[in-house]
Amino acid sequence: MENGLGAPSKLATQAAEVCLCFHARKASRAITQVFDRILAPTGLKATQLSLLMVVSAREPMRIGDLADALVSDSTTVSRTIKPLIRAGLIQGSIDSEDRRVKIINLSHSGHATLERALPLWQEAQSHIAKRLGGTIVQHLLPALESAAKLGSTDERKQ
Amino acid sequence: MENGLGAPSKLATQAAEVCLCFHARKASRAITQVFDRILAPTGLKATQLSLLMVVSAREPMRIGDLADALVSDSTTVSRTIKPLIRAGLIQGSIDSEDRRVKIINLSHSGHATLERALPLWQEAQSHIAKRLGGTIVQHLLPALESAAKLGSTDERKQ
DNA sequence: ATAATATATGTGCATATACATAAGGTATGG
DNA sequence: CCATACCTTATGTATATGCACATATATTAT
Repeated sequence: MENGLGAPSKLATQAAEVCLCFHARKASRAITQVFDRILAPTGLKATQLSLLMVVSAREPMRIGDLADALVSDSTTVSRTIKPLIRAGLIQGSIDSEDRRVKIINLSHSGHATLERALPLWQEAQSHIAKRLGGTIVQHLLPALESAAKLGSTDERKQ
Repeated sequence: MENGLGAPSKLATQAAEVCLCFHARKASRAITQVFDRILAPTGLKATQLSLLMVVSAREPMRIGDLADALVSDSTTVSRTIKPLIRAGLIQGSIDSEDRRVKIINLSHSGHATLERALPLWQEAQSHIAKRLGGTIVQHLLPALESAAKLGSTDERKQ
């Protein structure tokens, strides 16, 4: 009653249909694919452009600040900035006040690359907004923002 | 006017605030973190449970079917099932009709593990639904479903 | 029947993600 | 002053993700 023949678990089937994690990840993959395709001429991936945008808005930042802003682990940020540092778009320097801290800034080149990428970002954003329709987008953005807060409000460490 | 001193690009700052890709990925990370934490006792990650749920609902499947269902690349699926095959939860066999095709099924153990994980899945799902509130969830799920369709409807191959 | 073409999956490479843990630096109590 | 606890970032390991390309198989055109 399990393999090939029997009916699939009804609960499992329903779970797949409403799972918030599954749907969030699927949607996130689809949206990222569109952004990556449109951003390809810039040499940036969608994830990297997001990083540049956040740093640009809030520099100077620490690794930990960035991790909080991205709802990501600081070990992840420590690595995801590496390709951008290697590419000369981001520079990291040790804080002279507290030498544990690495201070993150955009370089000249980083600012320039960001500005050059923004028109294509706008194109991707509009492309998706048009396909989804204004109503869905207006519901989606605030809902995503609420969901992103789950990490911080949640009893993460307990 | 760019580094450390000057004001950040206003457009870049606004872009970060409304970027659908950034917010989708951030929300997806936050939700995945909650699921992963609650699912930890099962030994499954949220991504892996999703995979089991989809296969359970639609087995037997091909790699390509799975990729379509997940809005993922087939090369990605080809790899993401490997830990599950190694763990004995999924089995893949070559289709005798068309030997290019690999047929994916859940094993006994895969079905059992899935059933054992569903209560914790339910707990994670309810946990998040409660925190978000019914209104947001009711808007979020259909919006995510629309967004997931971007990949397929889009002029992906153009 | 054989060559050209199309399709399904796998590999090489690069990035993204997170947990456990280590390494280095700071702060603090004795 | 030093031992210890704490904080910040990096590393080891494992999985997730996708593009370019390779491989194997099937289909189609000549």
